[in-house]
Amino acid sequence: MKNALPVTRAENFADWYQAVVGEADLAEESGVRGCMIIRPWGYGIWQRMQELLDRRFRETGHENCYFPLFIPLSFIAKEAEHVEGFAKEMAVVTHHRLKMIDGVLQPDPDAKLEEPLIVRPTSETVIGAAFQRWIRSHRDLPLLLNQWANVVRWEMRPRLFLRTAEFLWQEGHTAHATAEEAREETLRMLEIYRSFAEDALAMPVVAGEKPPHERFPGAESTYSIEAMMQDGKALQAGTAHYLGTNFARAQSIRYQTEQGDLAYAQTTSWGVSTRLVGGVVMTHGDDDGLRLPPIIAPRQIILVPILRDRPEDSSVLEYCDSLAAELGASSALGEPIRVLADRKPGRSVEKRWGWIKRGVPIICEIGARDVAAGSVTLIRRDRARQGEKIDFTSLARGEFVQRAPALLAEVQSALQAEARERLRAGIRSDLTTLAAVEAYFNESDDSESFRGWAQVPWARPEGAALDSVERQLKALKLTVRVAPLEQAPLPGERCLFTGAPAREWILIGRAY
RNA sequence: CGGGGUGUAGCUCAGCCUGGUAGAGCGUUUGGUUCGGGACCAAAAGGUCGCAGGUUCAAGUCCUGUCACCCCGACCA
Repeated sequence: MKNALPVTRAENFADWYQAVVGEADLAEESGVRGCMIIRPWGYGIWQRMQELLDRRFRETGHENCYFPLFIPLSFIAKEAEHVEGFAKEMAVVTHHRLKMIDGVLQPDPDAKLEEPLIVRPTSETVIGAAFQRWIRSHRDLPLLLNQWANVVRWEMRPRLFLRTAEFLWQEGHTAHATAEEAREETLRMLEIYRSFAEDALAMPVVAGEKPPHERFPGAESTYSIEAMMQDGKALQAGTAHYLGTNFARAQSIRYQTEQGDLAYAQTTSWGVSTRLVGGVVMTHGDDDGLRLPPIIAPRQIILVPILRDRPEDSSVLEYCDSLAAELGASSALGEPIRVLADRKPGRSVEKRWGWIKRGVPIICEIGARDVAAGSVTLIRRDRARQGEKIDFTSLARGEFVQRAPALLAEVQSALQAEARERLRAGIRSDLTTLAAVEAYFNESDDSESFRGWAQVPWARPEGAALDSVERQLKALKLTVRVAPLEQAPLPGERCLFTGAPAREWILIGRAY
């Protein structure tokens, strides 16, 4: 079978991932370590995510704003755990001018900054400084902000979308009067991420809380949504942190209560990033490239005219244009259909494979025969092949226009169902001993074979006991993903690691 | 940041060990034949061999440094 990609998922999942990112025109290397060029198709997907999330943030009372890229070093230094967590991966600006010295353009020694600036790895500290000025009274609370921005973390091992030195994200920052309110906010945003991932990205996730050693630096509680990729590895797809008063204390974010006392504000932060694009690739991609859920596809339907340098070409193009206009006037999944007649020069077969690789949900080929018969020939990307051959369907034009919204909805739910089944089947709850866990994750040396997650009983060890668990997990290249919010019954189980009475179920697995 | 690998035409790569005229396939352009399920023939264009030094009569090839990417660790959205 000839696939559209040079490598299959089964052969080498990592190479396959890179092939999809490249062949689907999502992104490419920039020549700057860890920094990627996001191409229009990849950026279009991110913009769809932005539109949909932004709407949900505003519906829940948040306002957008923008804070600076540079943060004075002294700001970062305020929260001890925060510094420790991020110190190793920060880009630092030390000069404000270049100078030609001995024929080499370099930072001007006379232009050294009094105080170095760091490029934000996240904005808790700058936003906190503003909160300190803006929050005086209980009447100023809650303060619900979000910003869409780029951040920089000097990662050691970058991978396009999954771990880049610079990435795009949104970071929500809120301040509240009470811990209860702040915790509610944290879980509210986590639920927005969970439902967004599941409904819009068709990427089902498990929402839960991270164990202490996996917390965001400076957080009281860290929650995340975890998605299962097609190789069984976990991808942390979004996080929400309850910060307690840790940042408020470090930055003096205080307000006067109704009773007139001074109290520290309770803060939260939460974010998702362009990593989600990588998650969509690894959730839905197949050996012919990307498959996009219609809700986030920049184009949901592509019309490829089949032109033959003959007089009837013009009628084919007219047919495509009028069909595109007709489709664009109707709605699917609650929004106008995004359709494009691909009029660019080039061979139609090449165009078709290009759109298959880019993952467009419905690809139509319109030739003279369709024009004559008043029909449309289409490929549903979620099931593009029947056996080795492309699965073409022919519909009367009117029927196609009428059914297009339902078809798009079907593609969305088919991708979701497929991913949901993989997540369900990929979680083992029958590995009840450490030996069984070891056997499962170490079986054979074939690192490419699928290994999902294990759900195991957990006693919430701390201190030395937790350190010991970490070592055991690390030896198996495992990490604790989350303790799911939705817990199965736990009748008298003992912690898989410590043997102490279990307090909850956790998921462990390999991760990106 | 440690260990290993790679960097040569738009793309995928050969050539490097053993220094001596810059190569192939795909793509592109042109002409022709085909042509509704990844066509064929012919011709042409296309490269400061990642970058900077060094050794040499001569460097893609050997040496040193550096940048980027890939794999394995440590780190992480």
